Amino acid sequence: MTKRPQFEPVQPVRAYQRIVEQVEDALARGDLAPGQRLPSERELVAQFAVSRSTVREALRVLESNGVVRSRPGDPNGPEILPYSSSALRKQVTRLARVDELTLSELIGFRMIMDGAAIQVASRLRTPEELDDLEATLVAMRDAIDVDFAAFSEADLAFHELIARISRNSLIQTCNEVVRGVVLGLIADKIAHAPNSRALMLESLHHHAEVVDAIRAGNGHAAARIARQNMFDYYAGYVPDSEQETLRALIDD
Amino acid sequence: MTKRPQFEPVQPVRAYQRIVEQVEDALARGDLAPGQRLPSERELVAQFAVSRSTVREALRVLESNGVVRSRPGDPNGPEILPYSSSALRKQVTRLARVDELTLSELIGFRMIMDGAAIQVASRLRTPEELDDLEATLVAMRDAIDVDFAAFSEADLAFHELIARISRNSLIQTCNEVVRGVVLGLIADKIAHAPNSRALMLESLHHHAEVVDAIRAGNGHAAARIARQNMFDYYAGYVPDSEQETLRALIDD
DNA sequence: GTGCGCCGACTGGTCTGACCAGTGGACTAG
DNA sequence: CTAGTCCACTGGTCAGACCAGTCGGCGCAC
Repeated sequence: MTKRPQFEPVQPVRAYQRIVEQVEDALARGDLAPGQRLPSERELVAQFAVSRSTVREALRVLESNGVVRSRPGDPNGPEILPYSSSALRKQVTRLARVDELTLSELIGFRMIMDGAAIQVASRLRTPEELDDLEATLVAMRDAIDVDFAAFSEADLAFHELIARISRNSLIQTCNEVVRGVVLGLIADKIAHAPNSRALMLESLHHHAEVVDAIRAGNGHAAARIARQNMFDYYAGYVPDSEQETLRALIDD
Repeated sequence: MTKRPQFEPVQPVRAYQRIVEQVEDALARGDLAPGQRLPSERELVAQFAVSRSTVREALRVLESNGVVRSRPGDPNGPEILPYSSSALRKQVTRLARVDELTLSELIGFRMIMDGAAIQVASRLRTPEELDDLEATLVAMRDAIDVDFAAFSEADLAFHELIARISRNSLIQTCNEVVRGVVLGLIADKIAHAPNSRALMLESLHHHAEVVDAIRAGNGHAAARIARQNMFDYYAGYVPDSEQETLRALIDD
């Protein structure tokens, strides 16, 4: 990454986008609060001095962002949805904008979330879930002989199961999302690495160790192995300067 | 949770929403792939047999979901954006719909993230940042004499600082976001609790312990205290049946 | 032949004005 | 006081128009 001047593509700002920003800003400032109502569309037309089409396009964006909801015929106007959304959504969208996050931040996040999920799972898992977990290991073993995509798929199933056992859908969702982003960034490199097969085998081995530790009820060890595994698996793609932060996450 | 028949509120399906679904389905099926182009708006008008306003409202939703992007004048039509799209977006949206999350999931998430941030921070913190941290403690002490809102503000500053020291903006973001949601759900109850002042003092005390542990470089202890503190602070608002999950998070 | 500039057929962004099926509050008849 | 009606208003959708931008190709000058 050289530091030569990097120019952003110039793009026009649309009217509906400026409306969205104004509403979201008002919400962030507290001028507008959940439970309140937005003026009716025709009122907004007057206030923003644009056409109703433009107002409605802005409302569609806000609606899809979980900020407001419209109901036909409701004289009170569009409803501003309970807290949740606006702030949360904005941040989460930023989450999806990968270019603002470094790879090490994403991987660190996964180490934390996955480790924690495994730790909780080792306490809460039922015997049946333990069986499921071991079945997933077998599937991973088989997938290695197919290709990296198949292995990746099986690995996803493993982590989904872990997150589900941890009884926290927020962990589950975050894990899935961030995992997808990380893989999108480096899956190609792993798949085409000369030692790709060795990497997969090693990963499988570590996963088996994790399951063993879970079976033994040793959540601490299970989480540690999982973090170490993730570090080994991904750290090579992170600049040296950022590896220290990740290393600090492995142990406790 | 009784199992009596539960009816969903019936709501009209909008035309633009059906267009969004059709496009996302096509994407999920693979009939449409990133890098491809959507037909022009006027073409879509013909295909979907709706007006251009409707097509455009659908495009705004898709655009805000990161599925497509339009560029004025581009004869190729709206662009289907790389990767990110459908699957990722769907997950992210689910994350934003807080009402599907239980309080214990949110609090558990915070215990994990905050604990991890503190652990990393205790390794990476500079002497200056340690000073900042202690300054925040003083601010929290002063805020107790004002009101709960002030205390909450100071507490936020503390956790923001921790997250910043941990050098992971993803942790920072998630912490802020989920903290806001949790507070939105129960801030009132805490503020009006009869022992509100005692709660704040106790919380302050634990924060000071955390800082001590960070100063000593004992990340493990710091994180443990922080998780315990958060459990004590919030667990009372969580149903008994879900407290076990949280308790499993405290230790390791 | 090659390069350049112009042009025109398109695009998306915005506007206007209209119609419809709903909603909910005011008003009225009992 | 209630039950029913009514009406002003809402959001959803439509048709048609204009504008500024984009891009590919045509033709001109060299």
